[in-house]
Amino acid sequence: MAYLEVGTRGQGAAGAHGGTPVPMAATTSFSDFGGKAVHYDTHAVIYYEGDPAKRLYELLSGSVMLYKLLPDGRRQVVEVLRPGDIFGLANGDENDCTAETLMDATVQEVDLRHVEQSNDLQRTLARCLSSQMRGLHEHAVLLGRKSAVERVASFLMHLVPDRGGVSCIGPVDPDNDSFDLRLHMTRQEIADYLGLTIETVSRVISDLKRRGVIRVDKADRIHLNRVCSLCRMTGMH
Amino acid sequence: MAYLEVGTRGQGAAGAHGGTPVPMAATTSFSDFGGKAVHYDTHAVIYYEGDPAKRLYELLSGSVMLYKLLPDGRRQVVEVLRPGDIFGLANGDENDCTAETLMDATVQEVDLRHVEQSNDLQRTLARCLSSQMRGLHEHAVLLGRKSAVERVASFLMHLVPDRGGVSCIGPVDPDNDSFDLRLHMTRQEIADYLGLTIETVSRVISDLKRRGVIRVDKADRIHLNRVCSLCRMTGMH
DNA sequence: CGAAACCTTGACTTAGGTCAACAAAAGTGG
DNA sequence: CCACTTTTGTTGACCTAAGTCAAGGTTTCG
Repeated sequence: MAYLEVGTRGQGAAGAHGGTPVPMAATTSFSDFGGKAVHYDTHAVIYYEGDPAKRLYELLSGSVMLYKLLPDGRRQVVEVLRPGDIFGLANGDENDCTAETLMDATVQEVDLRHVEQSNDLQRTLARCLSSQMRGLHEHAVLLGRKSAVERVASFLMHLVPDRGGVSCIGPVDPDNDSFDLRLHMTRQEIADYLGLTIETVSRVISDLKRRGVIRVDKADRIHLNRVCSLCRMTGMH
Repeated sequence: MAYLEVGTRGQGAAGAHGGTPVPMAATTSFSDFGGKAVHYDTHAVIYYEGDPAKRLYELLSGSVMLYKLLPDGRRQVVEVLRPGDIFGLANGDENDCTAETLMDATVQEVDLRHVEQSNDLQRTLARCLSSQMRGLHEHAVLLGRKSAVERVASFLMHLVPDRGGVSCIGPVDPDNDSFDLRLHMTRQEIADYLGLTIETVSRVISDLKRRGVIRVDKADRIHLNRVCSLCRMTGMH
C-alpha cells in the first residue's frame, strides 16, 4: 500500500485521538485524524450492501460509485464520489449500498467508534454529508423528471469544472467554448447511474455527435465542441 | 401563529414509538438547544429554493416536503420529511430546495451560526443527515429503476410502520394483514414525488383497488387489505 | 491471434405520457 | 341550506420516448 498524504488538504493538525480542539477554520479532512489510507484497484469492491458497517471512508483520490441492486438484478448507481467525499454511512449497522471503485482509488479508513468520539470528525462529517445531500437532491430531479437527452447532457456537464452551476460565467474565450473530458465509467455504469438502458445512452451520445455538440475520440474520451450548447440541453436553462 | 415549546416530541420520531422514554445522550434533538418552535399551516412555504439559508430546521410534528423546480415548471419532490428530520441545509448560502408543509407542522428553528458553534448540534446533524441520506438512496432506486406499480406500492408501504423493512416480521395476526392509512398528499404531490404523472398515479391506485389489494374510502383514506401482497409489489422481494 | 468485454445500430414493442372529458369534493357566499 | 365556482381525482383514446431483442462492430487483453 503506497499512500501519500494528499497535500492540498487541511493542515496536518496532530492526528491525536479524541476531541483535541483544533482551530477549525480551514477544511479539516478525515485524513487528519487517525485511520489508515488504503489503495484499491479499478473495479474493486470496498464493501457490499448488507455488510456490517464498521468503518467510515473518505475518498482521497480516484473515484468510487455507490450502488444498490434489486433482487431481480436491476441496479441503480446512487452516487458517484469524488475526492473529499465520505461514504460507509449506515444508520443501522449494515451498509446500505455497495461501494466499488471506478478507477484506482485511495481511501482513508477510520474506525466508526473513533468517529463517534471525535467532535472534529462529526463536524467534518456533517459538512460533507450536507454537500453530498445536495447532489442527491439534484440527481433525484434528473431521475424523476428529465428526458434521456437532458440526463446525458447533465451528466457530461458535471464533468466540466466551473460550468453549468449557478456561478457559471460562460466560456472564458468566446471563440473556443470546448472542453476535453474522460469518462471513467462504461456505458452500462452510466446507464445505471442515469436510470436509462445502455442502448439509450449509446444512442443519445451518437445523437449529440451527429448534432456536432460533441466529438467522441475514444469511447471514454469525449470532446465537447460547444459547452454552452450542451448546457442548454440539461433542462436547467 | 401559536407556538408551544415542544419539549418532548409530539409523536415518536423516526423509529421510537410513542412512549419510549429516551435516554438524553442517545437521541439529542434540536429542540434541546435554543432556537424557537414555529407553527406553520397546511401548504405554507417555509422557504424557497434560492433563498439565503440562515437557519436550520427540525420538524417536530406534522409533515414537510422539499422540492425542486425546473425552469419549465416540472417539479420533483425530493424528500418527504417526518418528525425528527432536519432540513434547511445548504452548502453554499442558498437553500437548494423549497420547503412546504403538507399539513400543519411545528418546526424548531435554530440560527445557523448557533449550529456552527455547538458540538452537540453537529453530532445530531451528522446522525440525522446520514439517516436521511439512506432514504434518498432508496428513493433514487425507486426513481431510476422501478415501474409505476412498484413506485406506488413502495410509497404506500412506507406509510405502514414496521413493515416492508429488513426487520419486517410479517403480519402480527395472520388472518388480518390489513392497515388503514391517511395520505397527506394530493395525487399531484404523490406524482411529483414518485416521478410519475397524476394520471398514472390515479390509474395505478384504481388498479390496486380492482385487484383487491386496497380499498379507497376517500381519496386520501386508504385501507390496505393485504399488506404482504402490496409489499410483494414493491420490487424489493 | 482469438476470446471476451464493450459499444453501436436497427426493427419492433410497450409503459407511461398527453390530451380531453367528466365526476366528485371542497370551498364560498348569499 | 343551496347554487356556484374551484380544485382535485378518474377514465378513455391515443401517442411517443425509451425499453427490448437481435445482430454486428470495436477494443482490450491473455
